[in-house]
Amino acid sequence: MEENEISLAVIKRLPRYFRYLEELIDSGVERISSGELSRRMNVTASQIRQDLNNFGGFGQQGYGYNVKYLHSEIAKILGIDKIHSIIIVGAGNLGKALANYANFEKRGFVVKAMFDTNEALIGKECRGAVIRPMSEMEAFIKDNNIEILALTIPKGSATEVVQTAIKAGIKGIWNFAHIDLEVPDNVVVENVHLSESLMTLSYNITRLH
Amino acid sequence: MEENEISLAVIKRLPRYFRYLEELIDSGVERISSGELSRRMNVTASQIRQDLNNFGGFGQQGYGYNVKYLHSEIAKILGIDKIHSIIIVGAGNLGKALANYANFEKRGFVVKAMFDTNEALIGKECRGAVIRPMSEMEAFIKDNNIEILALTIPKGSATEVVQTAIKAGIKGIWNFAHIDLEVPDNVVVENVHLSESLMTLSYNITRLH
DNA sequence: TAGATTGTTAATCGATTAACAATC
DNA sequence: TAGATTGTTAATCGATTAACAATC
Repeated sequence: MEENEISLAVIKRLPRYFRYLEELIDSGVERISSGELSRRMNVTASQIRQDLNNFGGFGQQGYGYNVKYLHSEIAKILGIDKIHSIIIVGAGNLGKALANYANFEKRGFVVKAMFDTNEALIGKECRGAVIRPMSEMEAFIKDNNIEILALTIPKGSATEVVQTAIKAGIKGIWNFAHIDLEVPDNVVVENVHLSESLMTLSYNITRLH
Repeated sequence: MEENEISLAVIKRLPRYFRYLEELIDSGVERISSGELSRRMNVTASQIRQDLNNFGGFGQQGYGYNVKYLHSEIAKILGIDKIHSIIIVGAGNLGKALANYANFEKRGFVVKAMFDTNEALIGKECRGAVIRPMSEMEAFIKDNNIEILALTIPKGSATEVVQTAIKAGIKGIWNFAHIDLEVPDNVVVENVHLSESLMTLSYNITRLH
């Protein structure tokens, strides 16, 4: 609700804190200081305290942070204390991989349906999510209050699908297509450009060797 | 070869320049100024010129940049003017999606084999890459001069696989496992943490709505 | 030559780190 | 109370933007 004053750099670090806190919970650690966490995560203690204090004071002087409490607070900040409904557009290999990704459901991301243009795939199921024809997408988003669209189709048809989804009220797009999507201010795009990631790896290998 | 003085921020932007230049080539544009490119890409012209000048002067005063030349120079910088051999460890949905990803081959990334612990998968093929037992991985890396290991297995077994691959001389790891890998200085890790990406999306949706 | 646009230096802005008073 | 550690302000560092001289 409040204006977005918190930098992207901070937000991108939150999931990593979350992951480490989860591991701490699993290994039975009850409290942790920013100093100890900084050693484990290879970041400065200062950064951890600064990052967390963007959202409030979750620690206690002389004690540190309660692991379970901090974990649940970060979950709230990230919005993963709530259920999010997803549709996957593109039932190719990547779309199927996402649909079958058990971990997402654990985090409250539920795949409600998949969509594809390939007639041969219509009606098949992927971990409980039925593959439907593209023509049904717009109504499905409206009727089922879908928040997130995972886009795993080639860039050629991406723009049109996105326009339709926006009209239907989608809130966020998880974009795997190799294209920069143009969306209005009230729609969020998170890009996963795999080929760009691989190029970065290639660069680093090349420089180092 | 030279010391790594160029910031990660710059490097992460190179593939995006590359993508835009490719589109310009496809649409027959021969030259472009930093100003025009900045309008298309939604970044400042200053940043484009600063970024490129980290690697040399590719432009010409009063003219701008030759699109094809700049494209090929960035390819060289990224190291994608050379062939890179990859193995994929983990022949699950995500591993298969990567193997079937035609675009990679276009960029010179060739999948030489896949590896999995599941006996039932051994011997099957995925776009020309045979699925082999994990026990053969170490020798395969050595014998075939494999540079890159794409890691798509659960985090539990990731550390052991990575140790073995490093022993065999792997240069880079494209890591899809939810774990921070510890590697020596001469090995590069590029992380793709899908669940963290999805959490960032969740955060942004939550803040905006 | 005049106009355009780069390469590069200087100025600004933002993010990270250091320091320490507050306080459990 | 003494020790530990946070929350927060100040200092530093790095990245982005602006400006402009060089030059095609």
